[in-house]
Amino acid sequence: MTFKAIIKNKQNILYGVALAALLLLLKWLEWRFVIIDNAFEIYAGAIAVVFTGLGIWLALKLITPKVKTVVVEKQVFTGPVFVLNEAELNKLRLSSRELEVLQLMANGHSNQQIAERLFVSLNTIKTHTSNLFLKLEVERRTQAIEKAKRLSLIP
Amino acid sequence: MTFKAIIKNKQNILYGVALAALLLLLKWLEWRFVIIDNAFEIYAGAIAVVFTGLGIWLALKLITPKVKTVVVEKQVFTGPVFVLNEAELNKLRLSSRELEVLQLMANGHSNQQIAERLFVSLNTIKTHTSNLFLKLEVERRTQAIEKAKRLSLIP
DNA sequence: TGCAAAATCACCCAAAAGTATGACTGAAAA
DNA sequence: TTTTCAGTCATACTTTTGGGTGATTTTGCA
Repeated sequence: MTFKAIIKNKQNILYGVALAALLLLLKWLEWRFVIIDNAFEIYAGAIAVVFTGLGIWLALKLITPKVKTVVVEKQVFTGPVFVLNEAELNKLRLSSRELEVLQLMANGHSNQQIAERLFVSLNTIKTHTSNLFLKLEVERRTQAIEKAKRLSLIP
Repeated sequence: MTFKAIIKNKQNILYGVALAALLLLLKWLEWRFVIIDNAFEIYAGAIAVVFTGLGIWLALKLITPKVKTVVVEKQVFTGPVFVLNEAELNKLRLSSRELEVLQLMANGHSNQQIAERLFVSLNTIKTHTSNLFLKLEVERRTQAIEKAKRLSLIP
């Protein structure tokens, strides 16, 4: 039995000590009053009272509390951390270039501006957007943006 | 409470019983060797044990159970709640009709569709969008949507 | 090394979006 | 009462977008 175990049984050891103390008290009382012979009944009564008290005290001390679990719902606002929905991205078979165009589109750029930024011709961007609309099953860039956001393809 | 609590305190009660048994053994030994002379002590010991038991029993029977309340926080992840940025809305002096058009625009509707939904002519919607772009200082609906979302004018 | 997918570009046409300007009404404010 | 303003609508015009088709070049991968 290590120190830990001693600590664990601290309570029980305490009860033992308490009982021992009471017994000593009993002995002492015996010594003091045994002389008076007919004090026996009083003595017995005192023992009864004291030990009843001890029993009650013991019981109260030893009852393990009933655990009542209260679940409190705590609202946690998910931060605006964007996680790209790669599953959907693969399902729709969007190419990287198309996704790039989609992002710029969502940022409010015109096809011409996107073309300039990506150093390609306007017609190329038009092709990309057309394919994008086909894959996303929409017919306007605003719809594409709305759907892409909904599917977490863009922030 | 009774039986359950007893089971719960099995260990402690066992300690008590063991102690009592030891006492009895002690008394018995005493009795065996000192015979009737010390009959009183046996009697006192018996009283002590019995009344201790009585006390325990009383306490277990009559005391209302201790309840320990454990509060567990449960994290509930809620999507970000949209709060319209009325300050910005007033600052930009957007009319209610314009905001309405803006919302439908952000949902991917064409001007024609917005006109039909609001029971007005296409030209009216064009006027609204034009004013909207002036007030938002943009020149495309995609930019308007982007800016409006950024300013929390629309979800 | 060769093929499929991706990326690039062109052209045409139609639809939608956007610009500019002006006008009318009704309600509310000055 | 006059002014202001939101809301409505129209016409005319330009720009952008989107659909359809076809073609060439790159490129990643088996």
